[in-house]
Formats: sequence, C-alpha cells, structure tokens
Amino acid sequence: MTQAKSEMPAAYEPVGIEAKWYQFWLEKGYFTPKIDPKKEPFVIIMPPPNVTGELHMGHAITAALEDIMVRWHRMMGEPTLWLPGVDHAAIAAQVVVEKQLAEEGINRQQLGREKFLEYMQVWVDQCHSRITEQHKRLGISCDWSREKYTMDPGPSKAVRTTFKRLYEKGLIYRGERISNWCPRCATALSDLEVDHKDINGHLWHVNYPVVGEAEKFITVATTRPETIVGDTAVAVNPEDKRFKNLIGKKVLLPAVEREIPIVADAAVSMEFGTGAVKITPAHDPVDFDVAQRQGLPMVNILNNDVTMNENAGPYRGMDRFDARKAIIADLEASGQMVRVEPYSHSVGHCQRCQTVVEPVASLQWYVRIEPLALPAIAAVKDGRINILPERFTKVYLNWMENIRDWCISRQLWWGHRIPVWYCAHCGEVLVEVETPKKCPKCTSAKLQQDPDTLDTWFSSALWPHSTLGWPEETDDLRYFYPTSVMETAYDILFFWVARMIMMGLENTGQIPFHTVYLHGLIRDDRGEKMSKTRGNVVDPLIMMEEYGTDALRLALTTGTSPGADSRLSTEKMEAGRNFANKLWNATRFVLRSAGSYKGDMKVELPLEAMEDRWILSRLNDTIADVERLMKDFQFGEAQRQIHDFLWGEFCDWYIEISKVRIGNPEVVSPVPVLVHVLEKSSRLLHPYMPFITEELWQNIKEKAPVSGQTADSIMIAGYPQVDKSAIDPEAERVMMAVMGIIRAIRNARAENYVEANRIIDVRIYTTELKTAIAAHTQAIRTLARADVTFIDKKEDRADENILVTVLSEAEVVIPMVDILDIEAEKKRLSQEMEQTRADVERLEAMLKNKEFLSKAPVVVVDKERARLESRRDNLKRLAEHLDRLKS
RNA sequence: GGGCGGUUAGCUCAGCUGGUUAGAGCACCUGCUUUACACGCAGGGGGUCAGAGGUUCAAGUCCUCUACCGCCCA
Repeated sequence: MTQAKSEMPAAYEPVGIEAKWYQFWLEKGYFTPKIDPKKEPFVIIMPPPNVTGELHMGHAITAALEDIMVRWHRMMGEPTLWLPGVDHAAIAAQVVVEKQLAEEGINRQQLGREKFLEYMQVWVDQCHSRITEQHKRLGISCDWSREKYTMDPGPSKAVRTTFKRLYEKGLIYRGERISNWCPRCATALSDLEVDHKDINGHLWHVNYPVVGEAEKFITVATTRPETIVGDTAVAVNPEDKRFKNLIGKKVLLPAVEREIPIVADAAVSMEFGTGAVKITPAHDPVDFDVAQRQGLPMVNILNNDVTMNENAGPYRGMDRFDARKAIIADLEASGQMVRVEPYSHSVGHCQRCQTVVEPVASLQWYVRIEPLALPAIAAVKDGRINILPERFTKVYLNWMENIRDWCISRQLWWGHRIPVWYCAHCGEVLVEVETPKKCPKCTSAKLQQDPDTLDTWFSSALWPHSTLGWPEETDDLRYFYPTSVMETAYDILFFWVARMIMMGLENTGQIPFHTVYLHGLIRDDRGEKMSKTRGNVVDPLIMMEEYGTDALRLALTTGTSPGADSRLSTEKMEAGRNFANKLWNATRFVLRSAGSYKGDMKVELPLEAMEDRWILSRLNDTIADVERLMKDFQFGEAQRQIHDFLWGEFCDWYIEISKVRIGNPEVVSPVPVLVHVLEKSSRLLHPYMPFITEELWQNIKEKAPVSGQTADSIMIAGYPQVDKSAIDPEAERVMMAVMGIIRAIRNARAENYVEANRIIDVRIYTTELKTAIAAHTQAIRTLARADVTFIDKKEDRADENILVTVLSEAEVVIPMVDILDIEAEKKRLSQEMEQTRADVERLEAMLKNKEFLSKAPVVVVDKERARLESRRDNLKRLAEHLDRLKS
C-alpha cells in the first residue's frame, strides 16, 4: 500500500479542513439532485431565515437536523432536494432601516415610498449574502442553485395569484374590525403577533351621571380610563334587577360632555365589576361586537401614533398614557372617581417590539379562515400529515378548531404590496395578478394601488409550493411536491406550519409535506431563552471557530429528544470536539498501521479471528439500530449509538486488542478489518459530522483504499446497510467473556494498588469457552498486564492469598502473595454473595410464580431461567471461595 | 380559565411499543508520559426514577390523584 508515514497532525484542526471540503462539495455539484422519475425523491424545504438577520442557534439546530436527514437520504441513493431560501421579514427589516434613517434625521415619509424601497433593497442585498455565507459555514448540503427569496418574481407571483384566487372565492375580504395596532411599528398585527402579558394595573370605578335625574349615577369599571371619551354606551345585563329601570335612559360622559344611552346586552356579566360596563366600540373587540348588535356608533379617539385625536376633547394631542393620568386627575377632582382597586389583567404587547398594542377599529384585509382550516384539520386527523412529536397534533387541532380570521394587511412599505387597485373615477375595486393599466369598467387610467403590504407569513404560507414554481406547472413542482418533511421549531407551529398546510391544500389540492418534525428551542447553559436583551446569546460562528462545526452540530443534537428544549453549554461543545479528536487519532492509528501492511484489504466472511468477528458483529448491530432509529426520527439516540460504538467498542477494545496482532507476521493482520470498520462507521456518522468524516474518509481512501469503494466523496458513498450474516452471537459471547476477564484483572490490580508496569500471574478456570478464551492470552497480557495460565481443575489454583473473581463464563484467580488483605477480600466476597443471593431469591420467586410462567412470553421466561442458573452457579462458586478463605 | 410538557446520579440529559443488575457526558475520587489520542487511558464512588394510590405475572415506562417547575392558548 502507501507509505508508512502518517501525514496527519496529532490533533484535529477543523477550520481549514471545513472550508476545503465545502468548496469541494459545491464544485462537484453534489447538493443538486437529479430528477429521476423512477425514484421517489426526498425533499425538505428549508425554513427561510430572515434575509437581514444574523445566524443564530435556531438556524444552527434547524440546519443540523435537516442536514442529517438530507445527507442520510442522499447517501441511500434517493434524489434528494433540500431547498434553501430567505424571507423578507417585513416588519423586522423595515424597522432596522427606519432606525438607520432616523440616525440621519430622515423618516420614510420624507424619502417617499419609491426611494425608501430602493434604499431598503440595497441594504437587503448586502445582508442576503452575509446570512448565506454564515449558513454555509454550517456545512449544510442544500441546493443553492434553487435558492429562493420571498420577494423573487416567482414567489411574488404566487402571492398575487393566491390573493386573487382567495378574493374571488370570497375567502379574502376587506372589513372594518378591531385589529391590533402597534404604534411603534405603525401597523396592524395579526392576533398571533400579539403577546398577552399579565399586568398589575388598576380597576377604576367611575360614576356616570344619569341625564335628567339629579344625584343619580351609574358606576362603570375600567382598566383604561382614557377610553372613556370614546364610549358610545353603557351596557347592563337585561336580567340585572339593579339596572332594569335605567335601561333606555342616558348618561353624561365626563370630559367630553356627550350623552350616551344605557343599553341592555346579554353578554354583560352581572358579576364583573359593578355590573355596568362602558362600551368603547372603536377600541375593544367585545365592545365592538356589542355595538354591532346594538347599532351603536363608533368613536375613534386615537391617532396612529396613539396620541389622542380631536374626538378626545380636552385631551387632544396627549399621548395615550398621559391622557390616562389627566383624565384620572380630572375625575378625582370632579368626585366622579369613586374607587380604585389593584387589578391584574392581560395586556397585549407587540411580539416584535414589546410596545403595548392598542385594539383599534380599522379597515383591514382579512382571510376568512374557517373554509381553509377544515381541510387542514382533516389532513392531520386522517393521517395524511403526521406531526412529530405526536403531542403537537393536539395543539395544532385545538388551535385550528378555534381559529379566527387572519388580518393580513400591514401598514408597511417593505413587503408584497396588496394586489388591489381602486379606480379613482368609478370606485371599482380591481384584484389582479398583473398590474392593471386601466379600469375595465370605466376605462379610466386613474388607478391607485392599495398602499398596504401583506403579512410576511402570507408569502411564507405558500413556501413549499411557491419555491417549486407554483403557479406554473414546473418539472420541480411535479416531481418534488408534496415534500417529505417540514422540519422547524415548535414555536412557529401556528405562524407557519398550520398556514402552509392550509394554503398548500388550497392552492395545489395536495398536502405540502407528509411529516412535520418539530424541534425544541436552544437555551443557554442555565436554561434561559437566548435573547439579545438578556445578553446570553451564544454565537454559532464563534462556537464553530473555537470548537469546529462538527462539534457544534453534535452538541446541538446530542442527548435531545424531538420537541424538547435543550441547553447548549461549553461542556457539550467540548464533548463534540473531543469526539472529533478521538476519531482523528483512531484514524491516525489505523492508517499508520495500514502503512506497513502489504496484503489485501478485502474483508470476507467468515473471518478467522474472534475479535474480528466480534467487531463486525457489533458494527452491524449498530448499523441496524441506527437505521431503525433514524427511520423513527430519533436522531439524538442514533447519534449516541454511533458514538458509543466508535469510542466504547472500536477504540477502547478493538483497536487495543488489534495491537497484539499488528506487526506480527505469524498471524492474520487486523488491518483490513480496522480499515473496513473505520470506513463504514465514518459513513454511518457522516450525516452528523460531515466535515471530519469526509476528511478521514478521504485519508482512508488515499492511504488504505477499501475494495469496491470508488466514490469521490463520502457524501455520495452510500449509507451502510446491515449485513445480517455478520451478526455473530458466538463471537459476542466469547469477547464479552474476554473483556470481563480483562476488566476483572484491571479491577483487582487497581483495588490492590499493583504498580502499573508490573506483570502479574493470573490463573483462569473456565470450561466451555476455554479454547476460545485461550486464544486471547496475548490480548489479556497486553490489556491487563497479566500472564495467564489456564487451569483445568479448580484445585490447581494457588492455595493461599488468592483473589478470585467469579464471572459467568470463567473464574479469574490472582495470587496476590504479598499484597492481599484477607479481611478486605472476605468482605468483598461476602458483599458480592449477598448481592448474588438477593438476585437468586428474586429470580426464584419469579420463576415459582405460576402466573409469570403462564402469562409471560416464553423468551422472557427462558431468559430468566438461564439467568437464575448462572446466578446460582456464581453463588455456589463464591461460597466455595469464601469458605476457603475462612479455613 | 383550558391544554401540554417536565420532575431519573452533584450538574445536563437519554431511556421509543411495559420484560436483564436504570445509562451517557460533564463533575468528583484513585492510579497512569501504555510508541493513535492528557481534546487521553484504566479503575471507582454516586440513583427508594418527585410523592401517593392503582392496573399487571412484571412499572422509570400504562392509569388516577397531589406537589413543584416550565410552556402554549384564551
């Protein structure tokens, strides 16, 4: 083979290696699938990051999990598409740019819509390449040639087409309703974009004088006294005896001196507050409904910047909270404020900027959601779409079944402008995909497009089909849609996943994806949510720099189960780095060993050496487990299995045992098996740690090529398939016994403080496996530093000062002439006997139980029987040894 | 108010459809420059699986209740 000298440095240095291989993969075009109509493709559409955002741990976990799935399916030979993209993130992006402008003393109105959008475009283009480059650092194997942006012509056309279709079906309408107004973002928000927080506020009780009845008042309670000036009625329950005679009368509104009626409405609770409620239809959703029923007028008291408007009388021009203070003072002065009590209530805050939102009646565009929700509910209920972890199915259904119309218009400039035009001449409303030139009704060219833009989630909802070309009937759409898996964080189940299901079904008649896989949130090492304001954000770029990308990816997916939040800590990063270094060094060893090996690399069953049979058996056990776990989306567990196999069995045992044979020309070389197992398990691990596995695999390929493996890259080299003929229970039994013996000797040495270098004499008594174990005399010598003599009769052990370890397949007898503490040894044996006896008793009881015998499966009963036998045997032998010591 | 999740070793967490003596990483203790690796090796200690009932031949795993922590929806 090749030269003996290993060119690999002593420690794994990820940085240069990662850049090299990513470039290689890109140049080879491995990320772009070939459409093969004979094969079923595997498709993931990537959740698009915010085009103006920075890479964070949320992207990293998403990318890690999706890359695991994608690389795995690609290695299995499936045409695999992972389609990346970015999102224009209307509010977030516009807010940042407006802030930049503000520093220069400009606002967007001064700039004008067109100039502002040009300005934004320049900035967005800069950001776009940054987030893409950052994303690439993660090593993700997505098809960059198909990358999409929500504002691209294709997805934009999908947005307009969808809008028009829904409008024509009556599923999009424009209406005056209460919407959530964020004064800082200066736009309406959907219900989902509002966070409700419990605030310790007050409940103010205010007397409204009854008109025409001196000294008579009706008392209302409110948490927002400034809205008094917007009241258009006081409502009471029609059954409420306290107010029966007041219904139909009028009260005089404080401050603005307006007379408003007392109305009866069954929705009013008699228990809450005073039983009489003020009705402010323009600023409260419940009051809005009451006003609709009762035919009450609406009085809007706020400007868009939440200062009080001309309807607020003396408070005009004040900020909403200043107005509150002023009106409280005035009411106290007039004696109308009768009582104040502390009161905890829920207040809406803008999810993005945490400003208190105002419910305001305004004209907005809505999606009539129920007709869209019903098929989306059915798709999940009948199992066409499977949500993992399963518990989120209930969360999804519960939300969908109580869903409310979706406010989709935003008073922003950045985003998809609503494709609606109003004819200034005849008032015609046009909803079009292509921008109309003139009014089809009156031929006027004076058309004005609706100034508003659409909720970003509207375009995101189309993502699985708009990215593949819809509304055009493209090859991609035909072949890759419906997609396979939608993998994302559970916190956007409603925002995004639910809406994709609704819109996918509506637009294409098909589900957008078969499986929804939801991962948890990445928290800091104390379990706190990472956020810029908390200052506890861990930057994935810095982590990759310090520990390597593979280490970061491993840290993010280690010890996690689907849907569960997890903590990221430096300890986990270190564990990932250490594992990478371990593999690096194992490979160094194997390749160094291979360097002086002149023979064939073929590994053909049946193998001669027991340890070779064993490691191949264990490798195939692991492959089978990994396959099962990955099919079941249990990536954390699959990864643990690979890790434990490589470190705990291949490195700790097989490599160590193989050293006995290396360089010994008398025996069959372990090199082909070393190389074979390392090569195969690299491929097994590749989806989890793509960079180091490629580097190692290429080194193996160059220095110790495995026969039959001709691929140019590990990422297309084929995922290991289980070879059942390699599963070898006999080898596993023998090696378990050998390892047990070695452990027993090591343990005895450590407990008795035997110097590390001293070779001790050990006698082993064993029956059935004698020949098999005897073949490992040299291994025992090397690994346990013990010279073994096999004895046929127990009597052949030394008489005095012996230490005996009773194993199920063997007894290890160590003469400890000068070091053995007899009393300690007696104690150890007694303790072990006690434990064994307890075991025996437990098993005896179990096996005497007729119900167990009749009801438990035969395999279980047999297993327990065998165990009892073995334990009894151990017990007997322990007793013998103890007797001997005592005599 | 409705719903969901968690509670397993000092810490962070695995443990899927019930079936060996409940595992890992880190931390801790002891020993080790064993020529792949101190980002390492060997050995060790540490758990009444939150509590109480129940189902079952068998419960960390299923059911009920309780406590505490967290999340979502209203």
